[in-house]
Amino acid sequence: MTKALRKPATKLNALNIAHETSDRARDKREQIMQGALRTFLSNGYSASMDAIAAESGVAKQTLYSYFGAKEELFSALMDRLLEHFVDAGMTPELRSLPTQSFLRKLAQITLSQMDDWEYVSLMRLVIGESARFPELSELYLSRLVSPGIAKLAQYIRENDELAFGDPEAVARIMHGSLINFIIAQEILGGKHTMPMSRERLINSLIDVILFASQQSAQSR
Amino acid sequence: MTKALRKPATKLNALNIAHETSDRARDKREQIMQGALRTFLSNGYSASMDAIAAESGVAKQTLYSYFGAKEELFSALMDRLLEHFVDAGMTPELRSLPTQSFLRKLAQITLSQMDDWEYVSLMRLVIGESARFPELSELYLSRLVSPGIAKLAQYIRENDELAFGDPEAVARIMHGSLINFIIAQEILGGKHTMPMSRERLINSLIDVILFASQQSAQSR
DNA sequence: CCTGTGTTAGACTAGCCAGTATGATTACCA
DNA sequence: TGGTAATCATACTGGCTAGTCTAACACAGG
Repeated sequence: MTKALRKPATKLNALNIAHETSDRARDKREQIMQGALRTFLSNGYSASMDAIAAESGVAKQTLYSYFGAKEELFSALMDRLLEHFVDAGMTPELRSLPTQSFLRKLAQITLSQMDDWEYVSLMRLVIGESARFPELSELYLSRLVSPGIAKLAQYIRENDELAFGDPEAVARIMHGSLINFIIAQEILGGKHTMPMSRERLINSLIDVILFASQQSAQSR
Repeated sequence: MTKALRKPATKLNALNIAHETSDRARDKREQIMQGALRTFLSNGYSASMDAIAAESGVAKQTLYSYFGAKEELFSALMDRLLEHFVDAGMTPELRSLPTQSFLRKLAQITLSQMDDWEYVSLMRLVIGESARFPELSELYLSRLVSPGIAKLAQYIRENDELAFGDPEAVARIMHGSLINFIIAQEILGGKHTMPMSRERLINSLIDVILFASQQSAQSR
């Protein structure tokens, strides 16, 4: 991602020299990233640098003294944001719950991301810009999706109450149905036009998984 | 969608008068829509009218004589494209298959949309532009998603071999896990970074559903 | 052959955008 | 207090875009 500059730098910006990492510089940098984050998540990559400067409460030149180009700022931002969201769930205390409670809690945590405007906007951005920024999609998959599925698959594999021939695929089914619920309800506005409570989806998902597992176990 | 013009028309374009619906006019219109479709699906809504004119092999002025503004062209295009994709599956002959074959076939048809560049690009576009064009998302849900889920739910409800407390939610789980597979593998490039065959997903999905149903039936 | 309708290429306006330049103002540190 | 580096507001360059305009061209039917 970070190295994916499309255009060769035109000229050297005299002010674009590394700031000493003073407290002040760190604060400014943070201030810029906060504003840029809001602006990008609201308007997509097409957000203008003027708008970002205004939203950050900073002069445009200051933007360019911290980040040499728009794409550089965007990359740094996405890197950090993805880092921040890195796989919240699957804590040890969660793993120690009984199977059904574990699955319910995990599903609830996943769907609670619907309430996080930043997360929903990030998903929209990643999918929408996936043609222009394939590296961003890749980062998203490798940092968030892949580890999440892998951990769930491992849980399934190690849990005696869950017996499936292909834990990886079952993990994808569970994860996918939840993520798609977020996309449909929150991003595409389905919560208005085809509403359904989270609990209904979660209940059915747990029923399906637990029932299927018992059946699968019997047939061994 | 069609009425969602943001800016009041600036001035009347002298040439923008309804063409008589001659063969010639219909052909030109079709030619334009073909080119515009390719361009929008490749570059998103930010595709330029010059690019569309070039891709259509038509003068820019001709564009504006058939479609008064960019947004109008876009709307007409999306309307038609969604119409074209309207719920392919669930034919009578499909319904007459034994349950397992039906589910497998339905899943295969759904996932075969991964091979359709137009469909994949449309999904990316609908999600990516959902902030700018909420009417488009709404149209997408009401024309494609909602009917698909409703029909599947009804099938589940009417099929004696499938006993679920909440057919609607189960339909969403099935549909969602398939759609999200398309998004992850095809749009986000997961087929390269976290590959998995369609058959593996489909097999597990069918196992889960059928096993769960049997268990659910026993517990009644 | 002429006339009207549709189409064409290209120039043009007005506005937005990334990135640069400049000169004034501020905050910090010695 | 004086000097230096950061920040500020503002204006500019060059390029792109939606939409308009003009004048030339193609071709139909009378």
